[in-house]
Amino acid sequence: MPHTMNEVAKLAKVSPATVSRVLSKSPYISAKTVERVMAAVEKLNYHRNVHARRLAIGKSDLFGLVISEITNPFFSEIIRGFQAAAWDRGFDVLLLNTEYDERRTDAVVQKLIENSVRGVAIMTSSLLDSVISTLTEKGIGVVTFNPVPVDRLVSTITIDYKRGLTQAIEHVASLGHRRAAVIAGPQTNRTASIIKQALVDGLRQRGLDPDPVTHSDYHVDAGATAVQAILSAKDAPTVIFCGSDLIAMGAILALEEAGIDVPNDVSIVGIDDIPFSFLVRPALTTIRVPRDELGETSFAALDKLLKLKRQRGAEYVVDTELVIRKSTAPERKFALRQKAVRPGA
Amino acid sequence: MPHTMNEVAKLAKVSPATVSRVLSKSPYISAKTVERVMAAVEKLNYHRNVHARRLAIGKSDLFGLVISEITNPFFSEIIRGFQAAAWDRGFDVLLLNTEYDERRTDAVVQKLIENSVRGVAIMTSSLLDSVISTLTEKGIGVVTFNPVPVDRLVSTITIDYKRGLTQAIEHVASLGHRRAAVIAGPQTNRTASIIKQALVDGLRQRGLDPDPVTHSDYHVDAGATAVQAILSAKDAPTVIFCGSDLIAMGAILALEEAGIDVPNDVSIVGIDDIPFSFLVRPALTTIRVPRDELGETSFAALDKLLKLKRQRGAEYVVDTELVIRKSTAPERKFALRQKAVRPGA
DNA sequence: GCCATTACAGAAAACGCTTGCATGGAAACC
DNA sequence: GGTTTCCATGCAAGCGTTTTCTGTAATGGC
Repeated sequence: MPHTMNEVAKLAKVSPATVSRVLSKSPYISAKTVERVMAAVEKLNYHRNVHARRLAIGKSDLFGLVISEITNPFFSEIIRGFQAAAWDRGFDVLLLNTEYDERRTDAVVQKLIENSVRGVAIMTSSLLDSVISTLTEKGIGVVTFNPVPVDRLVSTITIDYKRGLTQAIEHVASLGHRRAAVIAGPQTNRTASIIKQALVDGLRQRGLDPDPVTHSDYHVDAGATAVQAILSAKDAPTVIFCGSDLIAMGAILALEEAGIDVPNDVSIVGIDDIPFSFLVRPALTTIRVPRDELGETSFAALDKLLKLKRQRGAEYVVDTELVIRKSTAPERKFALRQKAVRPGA
Repeated sequence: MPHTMNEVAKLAKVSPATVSRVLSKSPYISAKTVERVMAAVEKLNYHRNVHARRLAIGKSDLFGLVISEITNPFFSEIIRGFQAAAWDRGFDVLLLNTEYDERRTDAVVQKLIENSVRGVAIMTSSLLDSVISTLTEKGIGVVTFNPVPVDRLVSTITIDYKRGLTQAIEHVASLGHRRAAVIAGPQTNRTASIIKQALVDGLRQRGLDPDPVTHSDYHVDAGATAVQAILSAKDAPTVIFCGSDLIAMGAILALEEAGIDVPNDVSIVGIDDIPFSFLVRPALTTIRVPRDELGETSFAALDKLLKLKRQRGAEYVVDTELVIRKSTAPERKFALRQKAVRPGA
């Protein structure tokens, strides 16, 4: 149904080869020809068929972006940054989300290869390291959060939580807190483990007692559940570090529910600084990770990786920083008097 | 670099045609052959090249999804629903977001055509109606929010705000409110106008006075600005209807800033029921639009549209409903005493 | 005025896959 | 046993581009 290059060629009275050259702006074509061809293109409202194009070219103008959850605001800005960077350079992005579904991850890898993407940014830890080599073997560049060794065609981009974490610990320490609970992300998640460890070490080092240390999914209700567990033990901590803002929001919700005042009874600190963290009440004190930058850097990393002759990857680092809002306050002076927590609530 | 069907064929000692048949599960192939071919595929870790495939097939297994803003939570669930529906049926989705950028909208249409998508769901009003015919002319199915006439290859899916709006108006009326401000979405936005009109009419009909009626972008800070404008007039309304939850959140923020209590001084009602609307304080009373369903229905609509012989579109409707939370309360009994609003604040 | 460039355009061979047509053999019918 | 039917596979012609190679006309240096 759509027109083909041949028709354009016929209409412009040139060969298809010429049309192709005009359209790809190759040199050595006379102004007249360009004009004739363009007129024909306009007239027929012709658009090149990318499939044929990609087949002929041998590679696609596609980059993959793998995330785990489209509805998590953490990813949206990554997507935006990545997409913007890609579009700027004339590339398209194939967005793949696993939704934490095992079966999907296979499909995702398959799609990446089938589409002969040039490179892929894996922004989730829910993909095994083994897929990385599967991809690089096919000549596909990879940039990932995972702490894998930098290699041919693989770059890493690590979020340096150290700084933000240190600032946060310092912040709560200076508020007089002595004991801090931590609700890390899922146990299976690499990033979550790293953060947890850094947190525990950092707290100890600063003379705070990390207790209890638990895990939770990256969801609001999971955060709420985790807090309920913490509260059911007697002697609640005075501050809770949460592995993500979503968890923190769940925590605040559960605390509110239990009649516990945030931040006066218990302080909360989150991680990510998603756009909504300043909208909840109390506004969240959290560790900002620059997600737009993350997306852009990821793409830039891929771009560079593929341009290099030896294609040896590099290690990129983005920094984090504490942003103090209203969910942290000085350690409470009195024992916590909370509403009875009904087991079924 | 990657292997081709020919190599697989050679290894399995069959013709490429047979390999193709095995891979596309066409009937009439012996179990033995299937086995041999699959073994070869495994061994070479072979993946079909979609570009060649799409070229040969003549159509792609792609559906387009056009949105305006990836970071707006309103869209994330639409994306998820659409993508899930598409994947289930073995299709891929090409996600295009305009970011409200004029130049991008052209590129978007171009990409849709180039990729020979089978159908596209246009989930933004920022694309002109004219592009619809551009698309259908190429045989691409379209489903859109825009109130265009149903036609060959075009279905509409309209969000019926009526019900939710009526419930909301009834709700605030029963709380004793007499005058309601409305902050609608952008003036250029079709959906926004429709909602605004419905709101104004509905309020009048119920004996409420819609005043003032203003516009705002779909962003938190735009909502805040709009509220400041409303406040600067004397005699503030007792309830504000906002064109989206994001606007409502901005409104709450600005009100809080001005020392005005929500909901006791001023009630707020939003639209959308985005996932965060129950996290802000006070939790938002809002009109839920079922976004997951919207995504799924959009895809289903496209699928059906393309299967039909006559390809005549249909009109789908999804319903809305009020969800009452904490941002609405009875009309205030006393004059509003607000902190001075500094012009520059 | 001739040869070497250079600027431009066409012919045709890929690119990797699908599929209609053809074919050969096995099974089934009478 | 011969004819018909059905299953399984191969051949080869596309699908719509790009690109190499070749050819021709114009340009310029001598």
